[in-house]
Amino acid sequence: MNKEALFSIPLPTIRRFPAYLRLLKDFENAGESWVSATRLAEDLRLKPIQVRKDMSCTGVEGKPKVGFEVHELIMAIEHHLGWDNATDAILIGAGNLGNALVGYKGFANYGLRIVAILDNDKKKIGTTVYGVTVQSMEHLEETVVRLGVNIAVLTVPAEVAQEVAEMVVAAGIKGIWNFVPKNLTLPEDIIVQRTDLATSFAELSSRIKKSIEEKSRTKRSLQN
Amino acid sequence: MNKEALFSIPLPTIRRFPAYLRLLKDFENAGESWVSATRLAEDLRLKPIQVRKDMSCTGVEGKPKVGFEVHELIMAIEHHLGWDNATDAILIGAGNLGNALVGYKGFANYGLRIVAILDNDKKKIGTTVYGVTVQSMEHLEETVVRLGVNIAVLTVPAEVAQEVAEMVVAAGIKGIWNFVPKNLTLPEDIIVQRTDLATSFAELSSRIKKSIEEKSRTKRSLQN
DNA sequence: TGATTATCAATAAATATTTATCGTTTACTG
DNA sequence: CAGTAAACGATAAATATTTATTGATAATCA
Repeated sequence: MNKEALFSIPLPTIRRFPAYLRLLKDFENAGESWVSATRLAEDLRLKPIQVRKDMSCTGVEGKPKVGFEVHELIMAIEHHLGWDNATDAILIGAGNLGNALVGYKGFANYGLRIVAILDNDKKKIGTTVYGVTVQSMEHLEETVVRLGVNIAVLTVPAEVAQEVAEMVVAAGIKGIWNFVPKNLTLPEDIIVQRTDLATSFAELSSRIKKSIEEKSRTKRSLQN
Repeated sequence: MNKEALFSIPLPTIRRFPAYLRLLKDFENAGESWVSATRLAEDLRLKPIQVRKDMSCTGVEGKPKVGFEVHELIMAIEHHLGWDNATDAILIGAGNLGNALVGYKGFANYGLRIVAILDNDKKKIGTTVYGVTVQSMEHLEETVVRLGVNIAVLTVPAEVAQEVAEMVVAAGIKGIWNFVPKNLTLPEDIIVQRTDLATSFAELSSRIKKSIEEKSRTKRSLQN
């Protein structure tokens, strides 16, 4: 049995993987072949111990005094994320956000490729978004089967999200990256990943609010 | 002293606030004035106990048998996030993602308003994005001061992110919502919130990978 | 009006995650 | 070629977060 299945990597660690990956690739491009956890931690504003813990999840072993081999880490992290083979996906909903996502070059780094765009707006069907032609939703199932796609990116209006989600599942999709701020009710075995801008903005807002409150508290206590 | 400053709300709770808020507003629009934690949990696929814990952080008290008053919860959550007053922000970088964000209607729900767009691409300067005119970066400081803005949304290319970040800080910005996949090194008192699509996609990827592995494991054990 | 039930609040237990400690290893320096 | 310092790995402690338990309360219904 291979070691990777023996324990499951903590979610926070997985969420930090992309940041590590990007930084490691920067190092690789700069010609550095070894990097220490200390160095990674510095650049990412994390603690060295945490980076070491995270790296240990990849199975890569470091060397005292010099750290880890950059390329080895890159390979290991990409492997753990399944980013070593390109993943094809379809995108449903050629609106604002949908178009921006298709044009987002960063996806290439994660091995994600949008191979088809679907929409039910007749004005959009037939137009081209960054080289990909928008198709009618009627072609959904046929497209999924023909391209052998497992993942759908959902960027439709909230009102139709549930309905569209059920359609893509019926067409054979196994994983949905849901950008619509709406919870989907789908069969257990369908993997739904929700990305919500509001989550991140809530964090920012609360930090700003706290900082303002602290400032006014300090001011007040100075006045006493 | 008011109760809210006595303890700090856990980050995971804050990150769940927007989802609660959206759902609560749905209930409000549907004319429901009371909702139970059980009900919220069901819709969001959380456990009732967790919802109750989260709600207790807002300071709102529930009533046995009926739950919480919808409007009261909405007000409390919005207050805790500072979403009860509209927050103005400028956006730097009128690229793909930048434009999509400006057009994203959802921001209105969080009280976020993009009041100015800046870019240094001469082709973009003077054009209008969803009613907001793109200005030259030369107007940065003047704009920040004139509009009294504290927050900047950063959607510039990675190569210039650090440089631009330093510029906006120099112009007086206190909080940065960074969509660029690059860590910024800025003074301690500047609040930087990074939003990274890759983080979410990493989560999805790893879940899909795990599910595939489980399936193949099951298959194998069935063959034995 | 009293029994029943859904729900809340408070407290405690369990789990997950981060951080610290300590001993060991390896490159580098004089 | 020994001493030193940087960094690793394993283990343990601390902290944060989630989940369970228990008792109390208020609406509902017989």
